[in-house]
Amino acid sequence: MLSEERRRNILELLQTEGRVLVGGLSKRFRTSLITIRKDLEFLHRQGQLERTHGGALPLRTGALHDRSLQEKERLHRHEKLRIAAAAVRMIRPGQVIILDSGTTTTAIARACRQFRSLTIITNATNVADELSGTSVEVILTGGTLRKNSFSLVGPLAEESLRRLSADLLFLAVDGFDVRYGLTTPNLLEARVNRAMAEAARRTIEPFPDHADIRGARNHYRP
Amino acid sequence: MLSEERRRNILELLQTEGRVLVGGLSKRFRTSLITIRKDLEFLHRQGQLERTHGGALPLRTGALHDRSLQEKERLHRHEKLRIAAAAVRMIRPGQVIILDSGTTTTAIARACRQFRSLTIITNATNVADELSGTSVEVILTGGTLRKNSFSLVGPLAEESLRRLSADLLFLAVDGFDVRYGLTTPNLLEARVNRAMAEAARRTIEPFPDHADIRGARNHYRP
DNA sequence: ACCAAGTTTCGATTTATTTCGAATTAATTG
DNA sequence: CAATTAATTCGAAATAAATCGAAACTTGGT
Repeated sequence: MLSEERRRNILELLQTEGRVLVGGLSKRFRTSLITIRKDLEFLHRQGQLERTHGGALPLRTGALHDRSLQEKERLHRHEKLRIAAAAVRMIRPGQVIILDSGTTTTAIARACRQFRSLTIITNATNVADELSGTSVEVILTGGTLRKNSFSLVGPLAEESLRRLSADLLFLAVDGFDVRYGLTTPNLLEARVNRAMAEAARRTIEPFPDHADIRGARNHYRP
Repeated sequence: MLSEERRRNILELLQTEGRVLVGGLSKRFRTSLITIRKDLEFLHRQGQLERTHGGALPLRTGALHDRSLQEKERLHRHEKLRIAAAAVRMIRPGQVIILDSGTTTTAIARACRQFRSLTIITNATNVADELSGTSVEVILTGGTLRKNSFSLVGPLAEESLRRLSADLLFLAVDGFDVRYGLTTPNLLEARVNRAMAEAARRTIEPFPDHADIRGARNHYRP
């Protein structure tokens, strides 16, 4: 493994896991603690992470590194990766894909970075961020940014989807938060999802096994 | 095998494999390590890959980690903060503001986080990120995400702006990059800016002193 | 076909970088 | 303060890179 490669991987891990440990990295990359520490020191001097005793943390900037979201990212991580891999296999170069917002679709987006010719339409700003810098063409629907979320909803989002069309839609709603129940944001999100379904020739719902799909289906599924 | 041919192959391999090793390339192309190193050095000088010890990696993608952008952020930082403070003084609670994309408007957005009642319309995803988690209402225009940038452009962006109206527009174009000149993205961006100006009752152009406003005004200013 | 100028490739040597272990020093926790 | 854990330092070994002169190959002209 190249040292630069390892450093990039460390940064990526830091982004997805929220933190890294010297010991953990050492085991993962089959290298010594000293080498890992050198890497962390290097990345710290580059201003790419914050060094701590025993590991490192991401720079605390912006909502992208929000704690609760990172925890959600970790949840069922393996399953999401499995779904993402399956999703990628369904995609052909040159196609136009719609991704809704959520941690599962974020994983799908991450897996799509490799594509050379692909257009992704989404209402999730974090999905757009994941794909920035790749050769994937990203179209963001407009809309109102939901609080504590990265999704765009509202009339603007729905109307922009009416002007677009796509081959595939991945709709991976994680299920609803039972504590909050059926709130207005859910409704708005559901309307956007319906607009997405109308814009796509084919809809795929790769539900994680854990998702509470009953309530979702009964009320809002497009 | 021609050297140029080999170099193209190296780049292609790099894209598909994610990395290349000097030793591996040497075996694959039946040529010496020295020759491969020359190739990698050449391609590195062309800015086509990132050289590392023992091999090479693709250029670090992801606009978030883009070096040049971070440097741009730091550039004229003090002045931008001054502009941001001045901008905030012009804003009254409850108003609707439009911010275009750029480092100066990002600074303005950051300074707006304190507002309790404010709506900000923008075509810059990083501005949206800055304001997520605040009580500011954020409306993102739709559009195509520009490469190596955070701005949304294209018909979708323009149309969504036609459906909106605002009290103030802060248009803080940093000036054009003389190296690239008048490119299509500039044009698209200029069209969005014009749509913004039409949606706003009043336009404010807090140009940093260093901005090259002549070329901008002559060609594209709305 | 032939030659000469220029480029590409190469091997051997020197130089630099990376990685690591062991010992020392510093920090954290109870 | 003592025990534990992490960080730093130093030197050594392995690996990769740069240098340089020579050989092989292209190219363009006669």
